[in-house]
Amino acid sequence: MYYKILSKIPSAVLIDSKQIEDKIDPNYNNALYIEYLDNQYDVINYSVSKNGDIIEELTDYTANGSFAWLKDNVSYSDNTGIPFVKIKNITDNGFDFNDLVYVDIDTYTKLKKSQLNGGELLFSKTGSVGLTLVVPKDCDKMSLADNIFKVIYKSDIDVHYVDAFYKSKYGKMWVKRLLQGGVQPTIIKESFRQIKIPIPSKEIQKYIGDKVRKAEELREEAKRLKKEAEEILNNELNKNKADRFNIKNEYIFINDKPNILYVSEELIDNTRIEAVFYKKEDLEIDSKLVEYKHGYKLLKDICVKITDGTHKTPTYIENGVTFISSKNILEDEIDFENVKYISKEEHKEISKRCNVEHGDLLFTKIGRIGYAKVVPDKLDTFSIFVSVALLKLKKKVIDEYFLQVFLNSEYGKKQSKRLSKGSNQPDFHLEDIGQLKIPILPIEIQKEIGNKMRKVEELKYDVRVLIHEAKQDVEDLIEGNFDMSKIKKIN
DNA sequence: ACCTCGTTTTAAGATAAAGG
DNA sequence: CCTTTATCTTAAAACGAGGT
Repeated sequence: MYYKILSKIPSAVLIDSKQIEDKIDPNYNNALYIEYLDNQYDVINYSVSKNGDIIEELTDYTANGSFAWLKDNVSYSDNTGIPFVKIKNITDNGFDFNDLVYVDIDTYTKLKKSQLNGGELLFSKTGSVGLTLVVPKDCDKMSLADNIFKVIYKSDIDVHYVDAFYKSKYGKMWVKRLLQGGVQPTIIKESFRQIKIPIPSKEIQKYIGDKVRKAEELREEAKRLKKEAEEILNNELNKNKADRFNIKNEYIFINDKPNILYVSEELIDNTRIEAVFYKKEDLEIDSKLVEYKHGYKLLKDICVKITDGTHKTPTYIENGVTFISSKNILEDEIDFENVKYISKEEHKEISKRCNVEHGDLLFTKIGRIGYAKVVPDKLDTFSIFVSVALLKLKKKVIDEYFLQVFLNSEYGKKQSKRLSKGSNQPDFHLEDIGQLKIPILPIEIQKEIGNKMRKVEELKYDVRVLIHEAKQDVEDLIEGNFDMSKIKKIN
């Protein structure tokens, strides 16, 4: 094999013409890939297999039949039946079933190539290519949608180890190397089979695979705790109703879709006369809070300060102080990976009006609305964009983690959606944010809920560490830095 | 009739930023 | 303060062609 790297960035490589068989692909022969995926691989101490050689079965949705056949035989159903797993349901944090489509049982049976029974590796192949997830062993029946590979590995391969490989920088690099497609990236089966995976001993595979399995367990536990926290909140609000005392909230419900109801004149807020402001589900939540035994307070009254991030687009720089926007505030988590950076001076300027401190609450207000997250301890200072609000709380009245749970719950989310404005891009104005109704639960119950969320945060941290370690282990294997004594310690 | 492998088109969603 | 526009990303649908 002859090649000569003329330049790394931009990549310019001389290649032997024999290496270019049927397609001329400068991407495949990028200097970076030659360096890391060819040269680096040559010195790996473990055996290396082609993905295609360790796969028992590689299939997908379209393998079930022709398009005409699929059209005739696939029927979706609203919210019952068998979950139909699409790419958006696959995340780095396991399945996300918030937005789920179902197929009926008959369809599930007919789509036999894409049935899921646990233990399969899923691999997204279009769009955001290379998201992976191992289907948990004891899962319910599910059916796999298009644009995702269903991969069953041979029995002597630890599938969770392979998952860690795909999550590592080498797995990601292989995918990038083999991608194709003009409008949007895609990887075809033939290319997928070409990925080279180092296959170490069973013990090492298990050692790394166990970390991924452990992470999966902890994730489940975190989910369970979050659910418990929400249940406590639910119970509390449902159980402790005061007598109905606020006539202003009266309405007569007529029909759901379309939304028809009569509301009392007093109920109509003179700034909001649009019909969607008076939906039954929203009014129900409102009255639940109004009638809550221990009462509610407006958010503005339990905050020392409500403000938002800078309104001016800052000058981004390569390295500096972290700068985040609403897209970084995830469900009970802050994404510090896809961030921008600003200069210290600019950060200082922004902080004059909006200084983010531990224990404050970040709250998304443009685009994705209503996601709340406490700023955890042990975190470097950072600045926020206009799309994120900053709530500084009266700590004696409200537990910050309880408030996070409440705002992210159905009660919070629905209120946020209702109170925000803007047709295309929803915008939650600061003064409207202040109007959110927060039930003031007895402080012990607030703490109970808040502490569960604190535990969730710890678990999520542990999950991140485990996945990071698993990825690092794979990278160490490839780079020849894997410390074998780690394995011996366990045995 | 069924199966496999693949490409192309459509459209939704997120965000930045300008406009009124 | 609110709406409109632009741009980018990418999920998902739609589809073609050939083989057994």
